[in-house]
Amino acid sequence: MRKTIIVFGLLILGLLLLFQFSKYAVISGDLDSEFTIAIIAVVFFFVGVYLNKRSLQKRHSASEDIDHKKIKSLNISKREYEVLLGISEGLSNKEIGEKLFVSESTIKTHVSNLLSKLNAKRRTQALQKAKDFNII
Amino acid sequence: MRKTIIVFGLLILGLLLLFQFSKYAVISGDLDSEFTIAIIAVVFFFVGVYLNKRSLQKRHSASEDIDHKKIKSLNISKREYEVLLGISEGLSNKEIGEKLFVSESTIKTHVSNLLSKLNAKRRTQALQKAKDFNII
DNA sequence: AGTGGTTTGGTACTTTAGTATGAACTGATT
DNA sequence: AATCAGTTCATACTAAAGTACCAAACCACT
Repeated sequence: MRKTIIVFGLLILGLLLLFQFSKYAVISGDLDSEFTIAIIAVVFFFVGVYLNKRSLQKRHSASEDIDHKKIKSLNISKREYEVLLGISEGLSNKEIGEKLFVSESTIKTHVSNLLSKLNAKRRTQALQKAKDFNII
Repeated sequence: MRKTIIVFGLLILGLLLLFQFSKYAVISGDLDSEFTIAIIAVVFFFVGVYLNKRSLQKRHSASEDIDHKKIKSLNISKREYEVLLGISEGLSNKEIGEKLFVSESTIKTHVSNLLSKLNAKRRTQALQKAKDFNII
């Protein structure tokens, strides 16, 4: 946030300076008007590109980031979420158990709880719903 | 493609006209230079935004579009691909069969072939690999 | 110290997924 | 006409997934 303000401040300052400079240059005849206009055009072109990229980046990350609030509202615990990630990696219950250093039985319990919390009948359906909810 | 060329042609034409107009306006004194510069700045700002949005859209769709060549190179048939989509929707073999009006046995055959073609051990792993390959 | 939520793990069971194999039919290609 | 790839389906089997239920241990909170 602070960074954004600083960047914008410098940007506005630079543009004001550019305006004043170009006005002076045209009036005093040091530069011809076409050249000045070209500089202005190029500068604003890149300003447009930059600002647009910024806003798109924000929108992009917002649509891809994990919705932690949704996870909480679904009452999915930390461990259950780790199991969900294991499922999304295509692991079997046994493999998830080995990864998390617990037994397959434990994973089965977590999976069963996950399915009921996500209102899914299968792990593949859980994946599909989890994607819809932006929690993976 | 034709659309793009027309748009760019009109854009360049418009900019050239703007240049000529602004030069005339400044020389003849009908407009002051600040106003002209402001117009140029605004126009190029939006040109920058527009072009950037275009290029990002292309890049975006390229990363999300389905890689049909990859599907072919993996020797995945039309029917097998339909089954893969069923899996990605979280359907069971039986449900996929009902959707495609064939028996569960047929779906099992397709799934088994899919798994070997994708070098996966489970349907969830097939999903993960299919995403990596950008084929779903 | 007791409560509630989480994590762990077990047994016993049902359901679904996946493999292996064989076979018949279709449509396009040569 | 013969071949090949794709689709269909079946049987019989093994493996994995999922359910239901129970129980112990843990941690944070009041």
